Amino acid sequence: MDHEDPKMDHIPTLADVARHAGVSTATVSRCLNSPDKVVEKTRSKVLEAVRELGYAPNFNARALAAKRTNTIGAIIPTMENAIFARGLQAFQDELRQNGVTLLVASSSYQPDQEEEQIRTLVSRGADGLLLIGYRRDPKIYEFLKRQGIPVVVSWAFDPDSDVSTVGFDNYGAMKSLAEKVISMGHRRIATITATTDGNDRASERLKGIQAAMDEAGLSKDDLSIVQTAYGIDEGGAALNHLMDLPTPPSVVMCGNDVLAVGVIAMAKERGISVPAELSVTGFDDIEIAKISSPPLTTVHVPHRRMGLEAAKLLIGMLGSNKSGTRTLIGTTVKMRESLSEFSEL
Amino acid sequence: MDHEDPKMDHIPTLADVARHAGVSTATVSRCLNSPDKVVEKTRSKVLEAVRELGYAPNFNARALAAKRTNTIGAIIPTMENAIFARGLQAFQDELRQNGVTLLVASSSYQPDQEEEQIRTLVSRGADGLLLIGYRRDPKIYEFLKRQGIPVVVSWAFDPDSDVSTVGFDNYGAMKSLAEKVISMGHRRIATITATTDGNDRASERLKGIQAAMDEAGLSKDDLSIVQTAYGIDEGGAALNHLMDLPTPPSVVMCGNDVLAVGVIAMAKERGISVPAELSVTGFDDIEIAKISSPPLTTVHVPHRRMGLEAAKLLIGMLGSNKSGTRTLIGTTVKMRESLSEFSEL
DNA sequence: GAATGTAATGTAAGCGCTTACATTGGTCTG
DNA sequence: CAGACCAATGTAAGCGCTTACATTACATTC
Repeated sequence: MDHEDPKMDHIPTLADVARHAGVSTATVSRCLNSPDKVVEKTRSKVLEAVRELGYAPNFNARALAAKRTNTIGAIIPTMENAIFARGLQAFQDELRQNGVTLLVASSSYQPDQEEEQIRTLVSRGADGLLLIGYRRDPKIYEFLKRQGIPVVVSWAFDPDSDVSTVGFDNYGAMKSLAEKVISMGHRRIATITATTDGNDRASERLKGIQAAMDEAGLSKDDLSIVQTAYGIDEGGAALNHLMDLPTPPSVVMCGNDVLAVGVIAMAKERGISVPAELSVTGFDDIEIAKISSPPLTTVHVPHRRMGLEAAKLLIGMLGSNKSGTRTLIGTTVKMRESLSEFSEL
Repeated sequence: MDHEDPKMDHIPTLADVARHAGVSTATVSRCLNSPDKVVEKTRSKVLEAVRELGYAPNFNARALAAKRTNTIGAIIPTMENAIFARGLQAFQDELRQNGVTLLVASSSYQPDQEEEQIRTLVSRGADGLLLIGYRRDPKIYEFLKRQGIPVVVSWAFDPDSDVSTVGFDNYGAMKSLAEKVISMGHRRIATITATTDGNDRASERLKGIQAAMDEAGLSKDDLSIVQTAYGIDEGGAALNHLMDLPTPPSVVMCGNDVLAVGVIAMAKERGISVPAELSVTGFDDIEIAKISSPPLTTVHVPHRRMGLEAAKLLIGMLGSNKSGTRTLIGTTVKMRESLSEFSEL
């Protein structure tokens, strides 16, 4: 026998359950959504029918009727590396605690893809959205406001924005690291960064380096900049470019740990000793930073806490449509062996 | 002015567009779904109305009415590391080419969570599913068959199963690697593996090692086994355990690259030289394998190709409900420096 | 110009659920 | 024990779409 009920030639619906249990569809619905509104005896009868028929509610029908989905969406730039993994995991864990499902989409760092993903998630009925960074077409924020969909921005912090935020100060964090680098005697500084265009995290980090140099009396021209896609191989390629310059740098400050690890790998390949001949820094403090050899000096970002706080904030915004708050997550410079005092060889 | 149409106090619907364009809802729907069924003049009128109102179709309503979503779901054991990232990316790229959206969920290697995620995805109307590995409650396969939802299993290959598959031979791949290890003189072999329980990839790999040892005339007792969760730190902890054994191993064969990298990091910490004093192998050949130091000897899995093929297969299964085929993806042993000839110190 | 065929459009019935409102039945009060 | 009240349940109207089927418009043919 293929089905419990031989009469059934389709996937069981609410109505089937109702008939089976001898109650109305409303009662079945209530059993599932607010069990306390149904007297114990009826409830157990209904749940029994649910079990017997193997009934599972149709999510789309529910969303259509109820106008909410208990789902929130997140759009991250990439799933290819671990940059967003830990934070997102914490975000998801907290959502799950609250009975909310997370839908993740990735934009490949493309604004137009991000926009498409936002529309997709919204048309799927996401009750709220987590976005990375501020910078995007204002129309998107308007669209979201019109649809009444709460948004939390993360991985960045802009004191002047009024968008709800749980993030960190990319500018300040990278500036601190750059100050450290400069204080260790480095003058020929290079940076490898993601394309800053449309990426506020990357451009803020870059500005942080420039500000530190400026305050230390260094000219901006002393900073070599390579923009590239994120990736280990890209980091290596960028290093090649830098080392072939007339005055190669004594330190390479990378926009993230992935690039930095790529730089270290390529340095090894070229026979450049890190940090004796070349210092390298990263950003994020993801897992590979610790196990890189030499271990990577980087900016530690408390991703888990950020994800957790973002989830709490967004959940709080779901019911009440009061706009949320802005929380600044602190970062710290994590000194490891890939950065050393500059020494003329 | 907040809205294009001041009369509009809600999100525009199909009916609004129809009214605005002076046509019926059916025509609007056709414009959006099969434009060639509508004459050019009408179509442009409708699309104009769509633009003016900023209309976006309600996905849930569409799914409910049309009984398909152009969405397929994938449930992977974890997003925490890059093991599944590349394959999944290729999978997604191919789906996108075909106008299909991918929904990803993760099970944290927990069968019950996987089951829950499967039900979630199904109730959301996924037209098809990508699952990792075969081993799961047969009821799940029955459930999926009853719902008429095509499934492709990946990351594994079972010649005896009739489930559609695009995967590789975990047993054979690991056996080849083990043969190589043995041929290099190693006799004191240890393995660090994921919990094999409910994880056919892990248990097949383990069996592969055992088979190679058996064929080489080694006793199974010569294999020390540590089961642990996946993770860099877990790999390190497992190594600690192994090195504190009365007869520590000369080689540690890890169930995946992540564990292996953890082992190498811990070895470094303990002052054990790799590969001079201890050889290490991985599985998967993800990015960190190359940049690990020493670079990791591992099993190369063509993840991109696997993802691509899986997508093609699943898409082919969507329309026709003919069950699919099984494709075996070849793997290769990738020799790098972390494995060397065994030498008595 | 009537008859015919076909392409374009309209009509309206659901898809499976939630929920406002109506109804019922039982308990409590005076 | 009638009346009032409240908790439990039922009724039925949508939610925003798709699509089978009915209708209309228009070009062709004789």
